[in-house]
Amino acid sequence: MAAKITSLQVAQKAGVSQSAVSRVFTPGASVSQKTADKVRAAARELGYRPNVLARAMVKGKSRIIGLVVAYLENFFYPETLELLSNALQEQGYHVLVFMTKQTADNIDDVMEEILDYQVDGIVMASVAMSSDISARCQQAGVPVVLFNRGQDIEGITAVSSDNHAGGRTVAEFLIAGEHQRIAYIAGWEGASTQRDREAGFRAGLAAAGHKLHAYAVGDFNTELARQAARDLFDKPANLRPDAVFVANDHMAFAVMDVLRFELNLQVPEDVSVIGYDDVPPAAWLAYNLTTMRQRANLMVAETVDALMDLISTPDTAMPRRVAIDSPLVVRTSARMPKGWNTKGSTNEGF
Amino acid sequence: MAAKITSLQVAQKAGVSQSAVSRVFTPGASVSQKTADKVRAAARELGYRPNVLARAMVKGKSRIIGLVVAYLENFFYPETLELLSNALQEQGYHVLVFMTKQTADNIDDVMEEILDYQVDGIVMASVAMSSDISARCQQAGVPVVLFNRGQDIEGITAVSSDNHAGGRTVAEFLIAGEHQRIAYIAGWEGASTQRDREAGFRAGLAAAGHKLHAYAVGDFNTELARQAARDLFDKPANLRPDAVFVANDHMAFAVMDVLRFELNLQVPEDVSVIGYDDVPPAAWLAYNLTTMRQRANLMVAETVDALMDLISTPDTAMPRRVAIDSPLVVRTSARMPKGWNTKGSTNEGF
DNA sequence: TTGAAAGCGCTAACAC
DNA sequence: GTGTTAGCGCTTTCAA
Repeated sequence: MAAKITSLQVAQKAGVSQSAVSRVFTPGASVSQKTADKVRAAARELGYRPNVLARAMVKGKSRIIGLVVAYLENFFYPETLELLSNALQEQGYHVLVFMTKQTADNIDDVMEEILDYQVDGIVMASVAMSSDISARCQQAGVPVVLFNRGQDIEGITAVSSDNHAGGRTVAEFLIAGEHQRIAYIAGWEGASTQRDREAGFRAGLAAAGHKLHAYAVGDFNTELARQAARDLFDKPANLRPDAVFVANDHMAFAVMDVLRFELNLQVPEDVSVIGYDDVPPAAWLAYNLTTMRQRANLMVAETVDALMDLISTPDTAMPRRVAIDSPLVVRTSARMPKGWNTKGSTNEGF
Repeated sequence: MAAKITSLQVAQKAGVSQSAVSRVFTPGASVSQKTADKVRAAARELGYRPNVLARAMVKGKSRIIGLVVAYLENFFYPETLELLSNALQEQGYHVLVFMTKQTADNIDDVMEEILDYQVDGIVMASVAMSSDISARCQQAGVPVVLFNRGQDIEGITAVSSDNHAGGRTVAEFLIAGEHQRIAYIAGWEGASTQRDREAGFRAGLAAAGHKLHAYAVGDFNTELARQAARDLFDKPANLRPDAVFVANDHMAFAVMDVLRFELNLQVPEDVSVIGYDDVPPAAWLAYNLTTMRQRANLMVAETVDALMDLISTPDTAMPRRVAIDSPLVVRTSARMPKGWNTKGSTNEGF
């Protein structure tokens, strides 16, 4: 193992000062062409590259973004992570991953750890934020953006889908499909996404003079979702729902499995199923799930944009509350309303 | 935004020297209880925490592990990432993510970037390694472990499943199931996993006096896998395969969709399908895929163990070549051999 | 344009 | 056990 090459060694080899070397590797510093050439030659020969950490120390900027994420089982998050990491890489940043459980003190610990790394910003995905933590980051001068979670804390930037409108659209679609007994399987109550989807859904039903026929909680957990499906559907045909909106796709797949393979129900003939997210398996034909798409690409773009804004102009950047439009992706898991115009909905594509 | 708190400020507040503060936060340093108490009190009051980057500078250890990964669409990788990140967190390390495309020069660039961060180690998942890169890391003194890829480069640590044995097991299972026309849909030829699975599979067939009835390449890509399935199966019943081993689950789902929904074939009555990985959707009942499990938990444990070994004793640690045993998970996508004893296979669980 | 010098926040000898 | 001192590898004044 050879020792690490420092700028000083390059300087000596090139016959210049150490600070000259630094300038050559500092975009926009003033160096003569001649010096630059000499230095680059020496650097190449030695295999020198500037030490990012040392640079971070003196500049007070690490070019690291901390990402806090609770679970990757829901395929929406891997997708997000890939998009986010790529987008950030393009801006010269990198993602340091912190996994956490949802419990509050765990998150507190994780936040402290994150701050220890002097990250330039934090993205919290699928994780709630207390005002304590928010204050802590504020105090440390580290901008935070919430991804796929809304929050009522003042001054915090949050990027999510328009879950309320999304829930409402589902209600409209189901009603247009002439469903009579409409059910809802909820996600985890701690999540704003769950609350907004449900509220929008209920509002949509109410607006058409309908009300929820049945309700169960799945907590964004497949096993609980499965149980919820049994509770709701293991009944005589005239009592059981003829449609169910499941708060995310991850649960919806489990629900469809129970419906078809445990209860011998046809989807959508016996019951229509609608999910939320449009994760990749939703398009797999064995499910072919009608669902609300979360436009991860746009959500990530907004997140990165907000972050860059907050980082470059911490004093003037305004906190944003972004709600990306969420289109309905019509597939075959829900009965198609007669003459449903595809306003705001889509079969595929963006 | 308050300024960042330094150890010096804590020292002043506590009325001790700056190095005393440092000692308090250095496990195993010698400090009196009294000093420690004073310092901790002051630190808490000020909200002080040591700057990890500064510590990294002087110690030459960043406690950051770089993870290079090409894609997260194959659900095997998110699972890995979650496991890896958790395991590393327990050891006081964190994962810095670098996404890359498979192309060689891209990887070169990514490696340089990684090295710039002074990572203590690198995990390359689903990414091949050239001997150039290997040499570069060696020179920089940064240990690398290959995850889910073998490699013939000398002295490099690689952790994967026993893909050869796995492929062989699939052949045995299919033959025991009295299949006559056995096909294979290959993954990307650049991947050792693909090559080993195929070699093992062919060896297993040969050992029983069988040979491959048909072959197509899916490159670990769903669209190509779909096309491969059409090429192989869109023929009269007596010509088409009655079983297919697909090089990973990700492709196997796409293949099953084509079989069932485009070609109207029954699985497993008309054709048995076997995958590799045992990603979560393999257990979803709509697929219920018989597959070889990659024991991600064990693979990750080995990876972390090897890494810690390499980091703590760089001079004496031996490169490892680990091949984790890969059990067959019998579900319903392949015809069950009569009297198949479950030696080495499993229905669920570990 | 360039070099010398002063730190960034911390750890690790080294004396006391 | 504790303070003093010398860096870790870099960027950034400041003079020249």
